[in-house]
Amino acid sequence: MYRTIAMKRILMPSVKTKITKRALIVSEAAKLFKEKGFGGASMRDLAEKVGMEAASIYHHIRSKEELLEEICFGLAKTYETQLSEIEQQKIGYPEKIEALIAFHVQLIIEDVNAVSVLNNDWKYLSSEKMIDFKTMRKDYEKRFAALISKGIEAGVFKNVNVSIALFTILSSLRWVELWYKPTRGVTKEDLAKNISAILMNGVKA
Amino acid sequence: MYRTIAMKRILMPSVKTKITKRALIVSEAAKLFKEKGFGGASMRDLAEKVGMEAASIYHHIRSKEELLEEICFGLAKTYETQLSEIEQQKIGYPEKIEALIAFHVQLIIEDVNAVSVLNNDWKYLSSEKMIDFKTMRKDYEKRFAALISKGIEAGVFKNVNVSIALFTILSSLRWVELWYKPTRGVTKEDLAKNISAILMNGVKA
DNA sequence: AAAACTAACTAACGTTTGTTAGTTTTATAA
DNA sequence: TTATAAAACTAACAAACGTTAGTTAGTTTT
Repeated sequence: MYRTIAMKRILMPSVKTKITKRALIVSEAAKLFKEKGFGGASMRDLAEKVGMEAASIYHHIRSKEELLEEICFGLAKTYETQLSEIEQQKIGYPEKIEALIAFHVQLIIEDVNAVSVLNNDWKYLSSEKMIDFKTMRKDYEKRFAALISKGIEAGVFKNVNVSIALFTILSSLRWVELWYKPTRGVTKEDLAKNISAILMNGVKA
Repeated sequence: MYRTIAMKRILMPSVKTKITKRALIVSEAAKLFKEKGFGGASMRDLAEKVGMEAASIYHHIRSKEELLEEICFGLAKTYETQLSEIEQQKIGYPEKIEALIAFHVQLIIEDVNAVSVLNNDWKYLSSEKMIDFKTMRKDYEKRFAALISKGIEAGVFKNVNVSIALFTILSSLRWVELWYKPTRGVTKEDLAKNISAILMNGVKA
């Protein structure tokens, strides 16, 4: 007991350093993958960004693909967690959709690199991991769609085609990633509000 | 004079063959780029698809990038032409937007490979060509935005944020490419109509 | 003080990449 | 049938790729 704690205290610094370095590598990898795509980003590029040789990176990670997996599945987990929470909240369906829209926008602004990788580079996952990824995504979409369906049944949404509505909403959100620049002078709250307004009420006068 | 015509007639068949083969290469390249991305698709992959050796492809094209350019700029031209026509039509602004939506949907269904390459692989263009591409795209977006702005001024659209409305519409359309499958049992007309309905009137009851 | 561990390095591996050069086959015209 | 041009081939290139091996210096544990 006593010994365990003591060991932890002593080991802390080196362990902490390792974790930090690894996190730096993952973070820079996300930035690089976003810029050049998974295939276009080389380990030597990445090495330069983190200030070491390409081979040295393998002291911290197992493979290039492990980086991709960590980015994709880490973020997927975040999406799932937040969806679960919103599902449980006792608010109306329009408010649930609006909350999801706000969450998506916030996530993009907070971690645009990871979101970009999740959106664009998941197809470079190994076929095993890709199956897992697609399963998670399909699950997410189904639960999102269910919120729309229930809203229609409850009479708070028009009788739209659920699939098309779902993909219209998700698509609109996906591309905040490409479009958003802090310099544009739009806060994330404004952005979420405007997107919600268009999707909820349309553009027609 | 006489000689020129004679030569043309004689050369025709072989020229035609060349054009056809080249078109096949470009078409298969689009399919391959969509599947694996520009970086992930090798010339040897492409060669196999068109039934020849990789080196032989260079009898028909100058470089791999030339394929990318042909796909991107060819389609960009199509978009521009159609936008020009719709701009000139004497219909209301909502109808113009709806016409553009229908056009985007149709183009995706007709030539999903090229649209996918245009959407995802333009960033692998050489920096020179990329500038041209971005200029064309910006021009397209500006003219699309102008239709929304004028609609607002005319009082047929709500006073929405034009940029956000524009990117919401374009985003929704971009992802038809990823989503649409003929097997889903939705005609392109239905699809365009449903998307238009949501963007024009929203989902809220 | 010895042993073990950490984190970096250099060098090199075997592949794959886009592309070029030179040669052979195929198709067409005279 | 023969000359010619087109379209394919084989072989090879240099560069870049992800990754492994072996080593070194510095730190921590025994």
